[in-house]
Amino acid sequence: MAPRHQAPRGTRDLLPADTRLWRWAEARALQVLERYGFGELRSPMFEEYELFARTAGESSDVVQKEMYRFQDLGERDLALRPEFTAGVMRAYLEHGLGGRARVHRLWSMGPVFRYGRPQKGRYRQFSQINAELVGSAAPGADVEVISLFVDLYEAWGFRDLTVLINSVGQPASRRAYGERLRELLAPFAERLSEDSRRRLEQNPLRVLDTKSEGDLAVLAELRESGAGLPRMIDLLDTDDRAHWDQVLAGLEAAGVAVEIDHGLVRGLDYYTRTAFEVHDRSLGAQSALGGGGRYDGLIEMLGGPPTPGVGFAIGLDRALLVLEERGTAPPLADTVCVVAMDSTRAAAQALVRRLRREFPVEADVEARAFGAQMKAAGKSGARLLVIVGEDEWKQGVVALKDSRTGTQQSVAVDRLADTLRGLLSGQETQGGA
RNA sequence: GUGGCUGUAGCUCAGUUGGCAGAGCAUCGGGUUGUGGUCCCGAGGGUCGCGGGUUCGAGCCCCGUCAGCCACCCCA
Repeated sequence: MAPRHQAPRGTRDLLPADTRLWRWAEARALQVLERYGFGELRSPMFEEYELFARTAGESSDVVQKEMYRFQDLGERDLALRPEFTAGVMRAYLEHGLGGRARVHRLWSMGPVFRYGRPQKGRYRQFSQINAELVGSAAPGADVEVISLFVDLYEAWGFRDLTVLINSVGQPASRRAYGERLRELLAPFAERLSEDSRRRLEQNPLRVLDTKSEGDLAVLAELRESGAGLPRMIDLLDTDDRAHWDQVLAGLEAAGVAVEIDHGLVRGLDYYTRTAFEVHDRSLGAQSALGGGGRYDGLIEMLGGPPTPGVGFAIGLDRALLVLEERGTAPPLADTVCVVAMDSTRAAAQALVRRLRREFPVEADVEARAFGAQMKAAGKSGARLLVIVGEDEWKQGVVALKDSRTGTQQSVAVDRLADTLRGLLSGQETQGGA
């Protein structure tokens, strides 16, 4: 066939077989978000390029090589959103939400875009669920958000997820920590991998995240040595340290299990204090399912009043990849298939339309032979078959057959809806709950 | 952005040293024009990802390109 066009690199189509699971997952997530009192904020899929460049940090990978940047016909410098937070905060300021209430709980869902080399679980257009709790610096806000984060995964059937958590402090203490690392690692530069030598220059904290055996050996050696290898939380100021302790205590009180990861670093510049992530091994190299943290300086960076915030992003594509591998599938509603004959086709059409006010009904549209319709009904998996036979129709009845048992009964046409209702009751709630 | 592997029917995949493009599943038709899923018979469906080169001859060899995948970078 060789189609003339194919979906652009890193994008994909979700067919009905896929979207069924997506809609289920989205519906479940929405319920959890509502229970936590979050309201939906929809912001544009593109914003001024400058908004993302400023908030993410000029040196971040997102800005340097992953942004879909373009000029529109009015020569505006724009970019498709690579994440939600910047746009949500822009909207927060633009509409003066800070003046209407002190704390806002906002969620968003939709596509985000990053230009990178695609592979499984990594797409150039992908979907995120984003949540932000804006206006509170209290440790309880962090606990609330992390708790929501975990509950969303649990609503999808994830169990025993390990949330990795760390504190990245304030930008100033982070810089100081970076300097310290740089000093300590400088003597070992020869032995570090090329990547880590580059990280040492650009973002020393990332060296701690290395996957190279050699690098890990160097780090272990350093840790054993007299100088030791300081941890980020050792360099936190008093307030940050107190916040960290209270977040951990709060999570324990709430029954949210976390694992401290001193090497955890988040990619964007605006993070402060709490940072957290969740991974799933089955995804291979693209194991990050979601992550978030606190960003107390962000709103000021955008020209607003000092406003603390904490939030996260969940990658839907990756989460659903895991669910698919596990064979998670929302139940299909039982359907009714109406089978007609040449002489009853017109009557059946009206019947089908009437039944569809209430039930999922399949019916042949190709005026196929009775036998072919029965065959199709069998393959479709319809639970109930309504057979509109010529003789029965004249008597005002149809044959109702249960495809599971093969048993068949005669039902008066004006009693059909009631009968179906009795047999199919409770179906509607199955898909969504 | 770096390195590597792979593209054959809707899907999963065979295809010999270069010699007429195949199977299973799926689809459609018939056996069965008033009772399906099983079974039997049959049919349709391919510019072998795309473009170029080598050759009497290319699915197979060479170059390019597009796409997917794997590992990095980074992240969701």
